Amino acid sequence: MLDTTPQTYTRADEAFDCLQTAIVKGDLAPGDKIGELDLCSRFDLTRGPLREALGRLESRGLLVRRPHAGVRVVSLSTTELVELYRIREIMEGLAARQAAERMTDQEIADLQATLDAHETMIDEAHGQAYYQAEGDYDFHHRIATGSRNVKLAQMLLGDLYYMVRMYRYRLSTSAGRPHRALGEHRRIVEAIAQRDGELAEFLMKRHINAARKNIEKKIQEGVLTI
Amino acid sequence: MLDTTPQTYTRADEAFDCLQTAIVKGDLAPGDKIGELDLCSRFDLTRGPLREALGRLESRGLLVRRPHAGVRVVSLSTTELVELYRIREIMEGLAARQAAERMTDQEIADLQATLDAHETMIDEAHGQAYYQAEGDYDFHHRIATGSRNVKLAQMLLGDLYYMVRMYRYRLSTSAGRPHRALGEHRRIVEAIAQRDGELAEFLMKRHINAARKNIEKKIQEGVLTI
DNA sequence: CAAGCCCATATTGTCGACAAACTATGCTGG
DNA sequence: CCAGCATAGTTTGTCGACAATATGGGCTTG
Repeated sequence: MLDTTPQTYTRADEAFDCLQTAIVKGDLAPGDKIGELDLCSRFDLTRGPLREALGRLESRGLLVRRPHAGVRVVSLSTTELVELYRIREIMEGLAARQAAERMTDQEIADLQATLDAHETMIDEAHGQAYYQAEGDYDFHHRIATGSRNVKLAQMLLGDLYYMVRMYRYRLSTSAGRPHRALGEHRRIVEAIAQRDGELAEFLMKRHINAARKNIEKKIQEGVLTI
Repeated sequence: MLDTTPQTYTRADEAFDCLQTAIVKGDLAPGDKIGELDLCSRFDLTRGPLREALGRLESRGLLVRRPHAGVRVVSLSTTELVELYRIREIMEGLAARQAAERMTDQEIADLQATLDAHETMIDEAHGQAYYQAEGDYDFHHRIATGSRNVKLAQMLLGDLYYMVRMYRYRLSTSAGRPHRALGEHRRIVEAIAQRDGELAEFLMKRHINAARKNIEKKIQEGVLTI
C-alpha cells in the first residue's frame, strides 16, 4: 500500500493559491473590500470553493470577515507590523538553532551554494530590491524547513511570511543593505555549519532585529505610511 | 456610526466551535477518520457550513485532509508534541515580557486575584488535575492577551493552545505539581507587577521548559504512549 | 437645514442535488 | 492459495437556487 499521495488539486486549493498570491502581490490591496461575485468572475470560480478558500485565508489572518458585511484584506497598523517582526525574531531564532542541530551536511552545502547565487544576483542587479527580497525569502525558507520542527515551519511559512511579504514592496531596503544582509546570512550559515546552535540563534535574532529597527526608523521618519 | 458589531453567529461559526471543542475534549480522538455526513447528523448541520469549518480547522492544523479521501483528526507524534512545547516556550516568553511592559495595573491586580482563586480551587480539589488544567489555561490566556500583541495572542490562543489541550487529558501532572506550578505562576506575576519584562520572560520560559521536560521524562518512561 | 427612520437593493449565508473520485469487495488468473 | 484487476458503492467535491441580513438612498420630521 504505497502512499501514492493522489494529490488531486481541488478547486478550493486553486482558489486559495490564487487569492493568497493576489494578496501578497498587492493585486488586492490591504483594506480593499472584496465581493464574492467579483472574485468568482475574476478567477473563474464558483462560490462554493471560493468561500472555503476565504475561510482558510481568514483563519490565517490575511482576511477579516464580518457576517453579511463582506470580507476585507487585512490592514496592519504600523505597530502591528512591528509586533510581527518581534514574533519573527524569536521564531526564526529557534528555527536557526534547531537547524544548526539537525540540517544534513548536504543541506548546509546547498544553502551555502544558494548564498553564492544570491551574491551574483545582487551584483548583477546592482543591489536592486527585488532580487534581494527573493533571495531573502529563499534563505529563511530553507532555515525554517531545516529546523525539522514541523509546526514551527508551518507557522513561519504558512502564516508569518505571507503577511510580511504583503508589505514587502513598501519596505524597500535602503541602498547598500542587500550586501550587508547577505553578510549576515553568511555568518548565520557559518554558525550552522559549525553546529553552533546558540550562536546561530543569536545571529538570526540580531539579523531580524536589524530589519525591525530599519522599519521603525522609516516609520518615525514618516517615509512609511500605512 | 457606532460599531455595533452585529455579531450574528453564523452556522459555520457554530460548526467550527462544535468541532473544535469536540476535538479538544477528545470526543473525536486523534487519528479518527470522520465522515462529513456523520458530523452533519451529529451536530445537526448541513454540509456547506461544515465544510467551511473543516477548512478552517485544517488551516489551523487540527485536521488533516486528503482530497476525496476524507478528513482525520491530526495525530501528533511524541517528537512533534515536544517540538510544540519548544515553540510555546519562546512565544509565551515574549508574551510575558510584553505583558510586563503593557498590562494595566488593574489587569495585574485581576491576575493576582485569579491566582488566589486557583489556589483555593486546588486546595478544594486536593490537587486534582482538572482544575489545575483550567487554571493553567486561564493564566496563560490572560498573559497572552495582556501582551497587546494581536498576532502573538492570535497564534497562541488560536493555534497552539488547542493543540496542547488536545493532549492535556493524557498529560496528567504528577502529584504535587499543581502547587509548584502555582508557585511559578506567582513569581511570574510578581515580575510583571514590578514591570521587569526580562525576568518575566525568563521565568515563563523556565516554567514551560519544566512542563516539556516532564513530558519527555514520561515518554522515556514509556508511560505516555501516543 | 439636519438628523433619524424606513425601505429597496445587493450581497452574503444556507440548502439540496449532481458529478467525480477514492475504497473495498469480489472475481479471475497464475 | 495468493496476487492483481475490475467493478460497485460510498464519500467527497462542485454547482446553482433560495433565504436572511447589512448597506445606502430617499423620505419624513423636528
